[in-house]
Amino acid sequence: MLQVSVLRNNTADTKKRLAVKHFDQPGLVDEIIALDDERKRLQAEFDGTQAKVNAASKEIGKLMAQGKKEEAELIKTDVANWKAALEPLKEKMTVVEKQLLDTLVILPNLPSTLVPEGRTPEENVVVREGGVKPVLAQGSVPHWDLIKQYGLVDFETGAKITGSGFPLYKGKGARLQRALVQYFLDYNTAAGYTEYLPPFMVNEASAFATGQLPDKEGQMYHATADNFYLIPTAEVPVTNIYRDTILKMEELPIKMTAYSPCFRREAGSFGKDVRGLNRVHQFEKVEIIQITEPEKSYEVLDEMVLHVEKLLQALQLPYRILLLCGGDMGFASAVTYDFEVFSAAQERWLEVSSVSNFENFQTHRMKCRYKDADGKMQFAHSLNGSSLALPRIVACLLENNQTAEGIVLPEVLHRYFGAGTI
RNA sequence: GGAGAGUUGGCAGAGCGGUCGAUUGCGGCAGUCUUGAAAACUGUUGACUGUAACAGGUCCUGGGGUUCGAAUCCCUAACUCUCCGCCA
Repeated sequence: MLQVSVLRNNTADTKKRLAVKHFDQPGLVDEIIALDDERKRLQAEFDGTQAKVNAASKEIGKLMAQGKKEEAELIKTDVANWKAALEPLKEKMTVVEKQLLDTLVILPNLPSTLVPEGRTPEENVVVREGGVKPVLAQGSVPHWDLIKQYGLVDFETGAKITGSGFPLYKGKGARLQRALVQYFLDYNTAAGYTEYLPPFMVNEASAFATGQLPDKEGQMYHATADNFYLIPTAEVPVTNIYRDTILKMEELPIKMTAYSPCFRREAGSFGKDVRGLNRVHQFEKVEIIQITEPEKSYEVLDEMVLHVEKLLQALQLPYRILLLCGGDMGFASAVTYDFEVFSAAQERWLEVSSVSNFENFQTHRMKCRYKDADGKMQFAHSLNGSSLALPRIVACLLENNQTAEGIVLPEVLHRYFGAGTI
């Protein structure tokens, strides 16, 4: 959530930056400022009257103590009148405040100056590529065939149990999931991230704080009887650890990592986009999250990008890093780097990680602050990224490493998987 | 699922319906002392809103209510703890 003070002090610039994100209601900025003016006016009026009531109540207390009951009664009539005036004011304030918040919440985060212009994924900028695209032997097949051939995932039974898009991993397929999760977590904790295992459902306040609500209501599974949401990413519960907190400077940066299943409704696409493991409703992911001082968040962003990049290198997968253009970025993000790996049999890039700096957009919603060197309260910055989302990594590992003798796993996974090949 | 107890400032922990935004301790900050540090002593130390600056307003888990006046009384929700039951 953006701060009204920012809109007020940099109105023109704010609109310019919203335009980079292709936000099509720049008029809302002026609307918000006007609502805030109205809010202040009402508040001042309300406070003035309330002050009179408070003073009179104290006076009554004194008079009662002195036994001057009649004089006290006289003042009570005044108080009654003021209080009557207070009620409609309070009602107006509630309406204006709600309207202000409802409008403010519609504004996406402002893109950082790093963000390139553009509307579609094609306009994202390739920052760099790494790894080597393998040359597959004749007769190589996509992962959905390999999965069947080696009996790793049973989509049909998953669909019977739940519905399509809920994979049932089995045997070595299940073991590979466990191996990857464990390897990723070990890699992250070795880099100083503290491991968490969070709840997989969150309440409304948490979903609001990280920006899933109200923006992405329909994309989450909703357990209505208890009003809980199944998490679309560990980012939601883990970032919310620091909701409503005041941090000490020496506690920063906070580095956290967590494994969780991720649940996404994602209605819409069909065809080869969703074939096999390309897109599913439930998948495994390991996430990294940092909370930092504002001055250091971009340094940390680079550090996180490098961290994920090294992980892909260790897995020996061909990858590229994209800097997302304004139109393709998420609602809450100020800058986002996407990581894609090359799926050799499908001959296409698959997104496996997304590393973002949210600046204070989430922390403002969450009220996560810290005291800076001068003892001033400031909103911290939050960042997160996947390290990594499993299904597409698995798809690439299978496709890129298929041989006549089986699927050859990268060195780093051997001890986790308990074997070098599938 | 049943019964009881609790929720106060960064933490611990007081608090008669009216000078309580809240005693006190710890922690933090500043100072005295010291070559420096520790200890000791002294002072200081909540957040939000608002103002040019004062002033003013709000906040004692959330939401209602009683009252001229609520941290304090009543109702309600959430959470925590203890005991019982059930259970991987």
